[in-house]
Amino acid sequence: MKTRYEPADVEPRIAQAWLDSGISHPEPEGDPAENYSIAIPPPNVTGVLHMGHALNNAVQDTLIRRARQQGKRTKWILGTDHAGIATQTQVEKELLSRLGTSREELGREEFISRVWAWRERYGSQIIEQIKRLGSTPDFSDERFTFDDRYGEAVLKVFVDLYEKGYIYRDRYLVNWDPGSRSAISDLEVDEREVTDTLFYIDYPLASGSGSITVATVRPETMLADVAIAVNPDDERYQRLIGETAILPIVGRKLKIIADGYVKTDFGTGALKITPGHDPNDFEIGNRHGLPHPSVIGEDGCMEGEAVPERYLGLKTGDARIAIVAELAELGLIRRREEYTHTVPFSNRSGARIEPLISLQWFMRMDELAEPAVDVVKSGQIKFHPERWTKVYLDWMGNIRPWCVSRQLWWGHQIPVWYHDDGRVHVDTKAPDGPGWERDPDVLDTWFSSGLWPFATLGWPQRTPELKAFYPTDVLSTGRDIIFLWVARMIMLGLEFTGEIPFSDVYIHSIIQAPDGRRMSKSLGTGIDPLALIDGGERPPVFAKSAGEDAGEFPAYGADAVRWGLLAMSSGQDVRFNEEKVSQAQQLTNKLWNASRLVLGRVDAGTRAEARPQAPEDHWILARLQRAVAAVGEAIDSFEFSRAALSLYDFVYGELCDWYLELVKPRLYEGDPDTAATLLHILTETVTLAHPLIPFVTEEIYAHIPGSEGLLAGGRAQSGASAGNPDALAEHEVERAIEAIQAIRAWRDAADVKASAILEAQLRAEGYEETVAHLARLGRLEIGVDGDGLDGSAAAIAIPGGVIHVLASADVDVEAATRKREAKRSELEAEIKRAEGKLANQGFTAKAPPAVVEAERTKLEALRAELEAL
RNA sequence: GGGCGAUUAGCUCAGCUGGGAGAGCGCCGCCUCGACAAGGCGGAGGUCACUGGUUCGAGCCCAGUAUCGCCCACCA
Repeated sequence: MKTRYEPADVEPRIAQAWLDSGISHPEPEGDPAENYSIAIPPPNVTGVLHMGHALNNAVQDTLIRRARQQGKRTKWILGTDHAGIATQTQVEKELLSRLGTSREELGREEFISRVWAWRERYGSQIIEQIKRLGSTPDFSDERFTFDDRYGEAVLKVFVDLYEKGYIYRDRYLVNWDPGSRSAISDLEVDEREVTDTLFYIDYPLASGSGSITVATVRPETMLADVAIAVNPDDERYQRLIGETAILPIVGRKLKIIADGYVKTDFGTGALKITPGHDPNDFEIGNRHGLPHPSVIGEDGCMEGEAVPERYLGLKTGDARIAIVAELAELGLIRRREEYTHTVPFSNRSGARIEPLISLQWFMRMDELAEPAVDVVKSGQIKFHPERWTKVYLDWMGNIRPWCVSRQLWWGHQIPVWYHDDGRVHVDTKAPDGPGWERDPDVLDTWFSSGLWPFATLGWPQRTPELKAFYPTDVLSTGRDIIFLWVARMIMLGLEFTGEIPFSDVYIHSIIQAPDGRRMSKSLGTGIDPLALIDGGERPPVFAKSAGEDAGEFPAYGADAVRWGLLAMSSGQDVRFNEEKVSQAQQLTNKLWNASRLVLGRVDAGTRAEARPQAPEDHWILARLQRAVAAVGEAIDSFEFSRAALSLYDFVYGELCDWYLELVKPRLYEGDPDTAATLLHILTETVTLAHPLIPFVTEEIYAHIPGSEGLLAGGRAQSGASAGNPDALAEHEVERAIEAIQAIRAWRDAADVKASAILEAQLRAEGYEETVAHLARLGRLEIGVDGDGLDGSAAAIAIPGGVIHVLASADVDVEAATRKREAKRSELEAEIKRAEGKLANQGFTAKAPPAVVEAERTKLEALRAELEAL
C-alpha cells in the first residue's frame, strides 16, 4: 500500500466492480413503503456533466447508499430527457455548420432520424460521466423520455386530460419565441432590462377638435390598435370617453374607452389598445369585446390584413423605423424619450419574445393544483430546506393555464387528428380512413418529464417495478425547476396514480463560480467536475489576476469532489471553493494512511471485534457511536454539509489525531485485543464514511481481514459499539487530551526542543490510567513519588492540577515563567467572570439549575487549577 | 411592486432548539517522532453589518436601517 492515496489507481477499478456486482439493480419486489427509490432528474440526452449534476449525484448517491446500508431494497431510476428545444436547436446548429442545411430542407422525418443519430452518438456521454462520479443508479435499466413505451404514457395522459376537460385548444396570446419559432410557456421567459425609445404619438380625434396623445415603445404594433383607453377617473379625458380617434397612417376609427387598468400617472394617461400583441391589452380587449387583429407573423415580420402594403414583410425593427419616419412626416410625433423597462426574452433561444395571438393547446391547472397544494400543506410532501414550501405554495396558489404545444419537431407529437370535413380525433391511435391529418405540434418537454417518477416504472401498466418502487422517496433537484418540473410531477402524479410521486423534495445549493458569478460555459465561469476528478486545466475564473494562468487541478478523485461539494452546500447558494475539495482529498488520504497503520500491524487471522481494554478504547467507541448518530441524522434530514463535516471531525480530530496516537504502543506490542478493537473501529469507520466517500472506503474494506463482499453492497453499521459508553473513561481521556495539549503548548512557550525528554512530577488527581499517555505524547519522564519539587523549574497547569517540570538546560525558565503568569491571569479572569455570573441573583434564580450547576463546577475546577499553579 | 436569502477570522464558509465564538485555506514558530511532509505539534487573528428591544444572559429571538444576491409580478 502506497503512502499516498491515488484515487486514479483505485476508482475506475472499483466503479467497475460496483457495476458488475448488480448492487444497483434490485428485483422488483416488496412494498414501496419498505423499499427505497429515487428518480434521477433526467439530464438532457446530449448534455455534458456540470457542477450541478455532480452535486446532485453526490446527494442522491449518498441517500441511496445509506438506504442500502439500512437494508432497504433500493432503486435509483436512471434516464435521460429528450429535451425538445435544447436538443433540436443543437442539432439544427450542427446541420447548418457541417452540412449547410436546415431541418426544413431535410423534412420532418429525415430530421428526426438525424436527431436520433445524434442521440446515439452523444447520448451515452453523460451516463459514462455519472459512472465516473461513483454514482450507483440502476445502469441496467435506463430510460429515455422519448422511448416508445414512455411515449405511450405521454399520449395517454394527454388524451385523458383532454377527455376530462383539462386540455383544450384556443387562440390566445402566447409568448412567441422567434428564435426557436415556437410558443413557449411563461416559465421559459426571462425578464431583462432594456432601454427603448418611448414615442409620444398624436392620434387625431374624429371630431376634428384636436388629438389624443399615447405613449408607446412599439409604434409598429399601432397598425393593430383597436381602441384607446383612459382611466375612468382621469379628469383630463372625461369628455373624450366614448369619442372616436383616428388611427394615423391607416385611418381606422378607434373608440376611446374607459378602463381601470390604465394608470393616470404614466405616459400621457392614454393607452393604445393592441390586443393582438400585448398581454395587458389582450385582457382589456376581452373586457370590452374588442377584436384582436394581428400585424406580426410568426417569423417576426409584418403581415396581416391591417398592414399597408409598403410595410408587409418588414422585420418589426425596420417597420418601427419606417412607421416612426412616416409619423414624423405627418407631424404626429410629439416627443421621444429614453425609457428603461423590463421586457421578456426567451431563455431558450435568447430572442426577444413577440407576444402573438396563436392557436395553441393549453392545460387548465387550477383544479389539478388543489390536491397538489393539499399534500404539501398536510406534510405528505416535505421540502428541504423548508423555506421552499412557501415558494411552491405561492406559485401554486395563482397558477395559470399552461401552454403545452410547441412548434417543434423533436418531441411527442400531439395525438390529435383533423379531418377535411372538420372532425377532430383525439386518441392515442390514429383514426382509420382517408382525409385525416395529424396536428404537427409537439408537447412541451416538461409535459413528458412531469410523468417521470411513474412513467419510468412502466405506467400505465401495473408493472412489478411500479408496484415495488412507486411512490418514490426523494426528489433531489435545483430550485430553478421547482415550477417547471417538481410542481408538475406532483400534480400529474396525484392525478394519474392517485399517490404522491415522492415524499421529500430536496432543493440543493447552486454552486456559483469562485468569483460569485453564475457558473456558465459561455461566461467561461464553468468548472468541469471531471477536470477536478481526473486533473485538468483550471479555468481562468480561478486566476488571481486577469490573463494569468491558473494552472491545473490535481487529480482530486471522485470521493474528494463528492465530499467537497456536499461540504460546500448547506442549503445556501455558495461559491465553489477548491479548498473544500482539497480538504476532502486530505480526508481520504488520512483515512487511507490510518488504515495502513492498522492493517500493516494486525494478523490476517484477526477479526474485527470491540474488546476495549483502556480508557481510550471506551472513549473512541463512544465517539464513534456519536459520529454514527450525527452523520446519520444529518443525512436523514438532508443536511449534507453537516454530515460531511461530522465525519471529518471524527476521522481527523478524534480517530487519527488522538486515538491512533494513544493506542500505538499497544498496537506495536501486538496485543490481540487492541488489534481486534482497531479492526472493529476501522470497519465501522469505513462503513460510516462510505455513503460520502465510497471509493476509498471500499478499497480499504477490501483489505480488512475477514471482510466479505462489497462494502457498497449494503454492509450495515454494527450497532454494538461496545454497549453503553463508559462515561468515566471518556472523561478521563478528555482531560488527558487537554493535559497533553497544555504540556505541548507549554513546551513551545518554554522553547523546549522537541527531542528533549524532561523530568516532571504530576500533581493532579484522575490521571492514574492515562499518565503514560501524558508522558509519551508530552515527552516527559513523569515521576509520581512527590520528590524533587525543590528543583521545580516550572509548573504546567492541567485540568485538576499541575505538572512540575524539573530544572533543565533545555528549559527557558524566563519564558516558562511568562507562560505560567499568562496562564495565571487567564485563569483569574475566567474565575472572576464565573464568580460575577454566580453572584448575579437573576442568573441563579432564573437560569435552569443544570446551567447554574455547570457554572459552579467550572468555577471550582478553575480555582483548583489556579491553586495548584 | 411583492417575497425569500445573506452579512461571523485575511479568503471561503459552519455555528441545529439563546448558556463562555468554530473549520478549511492563508499567516507565524517548531518538528524527517516506526500511518500520513497533500504530514505532525503549537500559535496569532473576530465590537458576529448597524440601531434599538426582549431576557439573568443574544451571533442565535423581535422591530427597524444599510449593503449584496435570488425568485415572483401585465405599468404603455
